[in-house]
Amino acid sequence: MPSGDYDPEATERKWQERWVDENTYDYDDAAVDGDTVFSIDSPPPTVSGSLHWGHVYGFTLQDFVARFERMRGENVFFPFGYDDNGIASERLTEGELDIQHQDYERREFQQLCREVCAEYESEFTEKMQALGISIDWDHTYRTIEPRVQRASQLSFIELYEQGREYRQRAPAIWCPECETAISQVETEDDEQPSHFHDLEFEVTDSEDSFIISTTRPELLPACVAVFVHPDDDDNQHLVGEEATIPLFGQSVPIIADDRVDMETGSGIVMCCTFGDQNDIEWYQAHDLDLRIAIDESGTLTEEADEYAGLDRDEAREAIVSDLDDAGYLLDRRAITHVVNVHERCGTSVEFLVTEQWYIKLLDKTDEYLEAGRQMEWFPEKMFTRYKNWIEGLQWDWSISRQRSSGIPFPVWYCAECDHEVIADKENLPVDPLSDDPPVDACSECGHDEFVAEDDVFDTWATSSLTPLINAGWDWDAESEEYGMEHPEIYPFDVRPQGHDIISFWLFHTVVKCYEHTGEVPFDSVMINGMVLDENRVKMSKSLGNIVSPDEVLEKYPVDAARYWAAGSAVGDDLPYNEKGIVAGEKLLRKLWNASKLVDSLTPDERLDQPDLKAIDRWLLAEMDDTIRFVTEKLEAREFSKARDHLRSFFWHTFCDDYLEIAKERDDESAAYTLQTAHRRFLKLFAPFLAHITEELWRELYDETSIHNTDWPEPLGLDADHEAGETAMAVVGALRKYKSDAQLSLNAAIDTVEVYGNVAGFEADIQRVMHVDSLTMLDEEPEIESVVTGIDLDYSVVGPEYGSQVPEIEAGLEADEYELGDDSLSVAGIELDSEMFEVDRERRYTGEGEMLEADDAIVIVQN
RNA sequence: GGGCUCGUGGUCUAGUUGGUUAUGACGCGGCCUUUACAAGGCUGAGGUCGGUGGUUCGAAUCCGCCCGAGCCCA
Repeated sequence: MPSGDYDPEATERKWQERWVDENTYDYDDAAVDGDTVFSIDSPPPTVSGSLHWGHVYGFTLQDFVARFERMRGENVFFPFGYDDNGIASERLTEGELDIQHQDYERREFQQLCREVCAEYESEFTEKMQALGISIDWDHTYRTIEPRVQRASQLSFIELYEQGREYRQRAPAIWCPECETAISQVETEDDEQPSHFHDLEFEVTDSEDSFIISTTRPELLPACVAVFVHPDDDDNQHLVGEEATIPLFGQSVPIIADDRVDMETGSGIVMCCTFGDQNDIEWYQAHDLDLRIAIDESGTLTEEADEYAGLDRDEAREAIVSDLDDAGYLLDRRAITHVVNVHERCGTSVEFLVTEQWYIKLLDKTDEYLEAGRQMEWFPEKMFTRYKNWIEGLQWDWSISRQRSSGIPFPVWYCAECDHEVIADKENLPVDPLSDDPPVDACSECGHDEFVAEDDVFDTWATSSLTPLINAGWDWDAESEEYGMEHPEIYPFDVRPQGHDIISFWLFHTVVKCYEHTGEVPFDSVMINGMVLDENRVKMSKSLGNIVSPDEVLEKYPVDAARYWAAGSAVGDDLPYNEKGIVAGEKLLRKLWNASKLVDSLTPDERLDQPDLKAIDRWLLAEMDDTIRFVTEKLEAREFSKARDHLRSFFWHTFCDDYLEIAKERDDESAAYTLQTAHRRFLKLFAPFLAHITEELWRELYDETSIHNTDWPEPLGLDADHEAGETAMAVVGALRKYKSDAQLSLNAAIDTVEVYGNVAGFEADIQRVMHVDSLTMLDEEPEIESVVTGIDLDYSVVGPEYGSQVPEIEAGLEADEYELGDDSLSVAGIELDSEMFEVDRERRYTGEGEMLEADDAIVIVQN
């Protein structure tokens, strides 16, 4: 029996442990029918440290859905994945063990990663369980585990066999210090001192010359074009000519392009392969030559003639000095500018042409867009981001990464003819660095030596397979077909995720799964916003505004935080708000206390439905409306609307109105209604307040978990809603009367007369307000009414009279109107009764005091 | 710089198709010990809807521009 104050700390921990021990959220592995399975595919969180608010918020929203669908009879598949196959985990390992990945053999380093990650994973597990998320902990995966490596390599092979992958030499961002390609997200801006060099370029076969300012004269040997802005009138005459590069002598075209920054230097710019991102764009847009002057280690190549072999800094000094001697250097001045550096070592990056694997995207963007359209989006507006992303795609997807930790490409190349040798599907996963290729000799040239591909997949190439990993997608060597261990969960019912990863994670997942199965992997996508700080600014270390979930959850119940998380429109950003959590805590207290009262007013055994009194029918019928509303809003993932309506109905209608009356009664009808309503409230609150509802349910009603009970259906009782509303308004008016008269609420009132429809509620009003004598009036009491104004119904008057409305308003304002029986004459216009309402002040002229309660009139004599 | 989103009383929010006095909660003031809850109940004050210009009889709601915030992309 609930007694005393609610103790969330002990209660929440108890249920979190029991839910795990009792496998409360087990997916029924014997399930075969996709229609009764509700499957969730969450993007696995990166294993790189601690839990943040984004996790709490995102997973809590998913949990609302999981619990709601489970109670509606769905067999819920809610797995959990740990993403430990990323650069983040690699760094975590290096940091924890104070090592460098280059110093280890790949499998060795990966083993260390797994050991370090295991600790963080178990910490993550504990925290997720401490949030009460209803995950089935028997269904988990790690993105680096062999099963996932196998799926990733299978995916590569199938797409390769479909002809959707190709290998090409293309520019990549390169760190000359670490000697690896890196992704753009691994670079950062750094402000560094440098020099602008004004160099004189000669126009080929002409006396003409012009000036280019550059910070990187060492790139002159790589120069392949010179660009002028189309609006640059002063230099327009150069377009179409060729320029001769100082010292190196090659002739390059002079081209007009609006990507030139006219404000910097002379407004004329050289394009080198490659100095920056712009050079890459120009190289591709204008089909320019490729001149590689800097190699993997930042050393100049043969293209640089006599400077070959110098590193880029030495080369710069040497070239500048020679330019000066030859008279090409007109000026040299110190500046500071922002350069792209590798975030880890601070070395400025180069753009290098390397062999990379690509997945084709551009040829099928229409299909991928249509796939996105087939999913239901919560909220709908987020589809636009997906759409814009696809429509703006300009590159295929490069999936090669030159890193130590990651899933290897299952590929070898013939040492003689470079022919690609792909691993056998049944042998996956393989690591070409330590495993042998599946053939003894090249099928093309017969050569018997092979070079292992030492690149690994982009982590998104794996992360984009989570639906297939969850469904147990694999290749069956016997039937020679791809299949799934759990086909009933695919496509997934919902993909929950933040709006920050729509363009790459969601998009790549749709593409991959669509290509592998021919089906869109998700029926719906539920997008959550970002958690901001209390001032709506994002939390970041540099701003020092981070609030950790750990410290908050030490102070407040998890259910209170869940209540806060439910306070947002899906897709909107949510500010962290301690007051919102406090409000949740208050609701828990209210629910606990009301439950104690209900318990004291009802017998232990479940009652059969007796003949119900009017007020009981009314409460249960009102509750039906709430059930319909909450169900509808949860279906639409409008959590805050469901939460707020439910809270308001529970607090005000049930506790303030109904319970106050019911606690004065002692009859079967009241007891049945209290029990029924209370059971239903617990169920309706269960998806939100998972712990306290479980505690109350098991204490009061049943041995088994509330989370595995059925979601309530409307009872469909007939009730006089209007009389109930009016009766509650009468009680409210009498409370206000007592409050105004500074009477205590249980003070007696001599006589109350009511004019209005409160049929069936008379005894309830009388009892709860301690009225000695309550009588109903058949006729309106002696009332004098004074017209105080006319209210127009603009939705009727507006369309009808349009621009005449101001005249009508002016007439009413000036009291220049005539009121008929059901018409109004003003400004020469006759208005029908449905176009206006007369505002009256009613004055009671009899004995006692008149109160107005909605449509009812209440006369009090005391 | 581009795309998308958000901006409502001190704080967090409701306000689908434009219609009169803009919803609720937290906080604040006043009153009230009622058979759970004073961390409760009743009640009151507080906003003209980021700014600005427009469309309209009428705009928080539609359109333009500007400002601030968030995400992604450059």
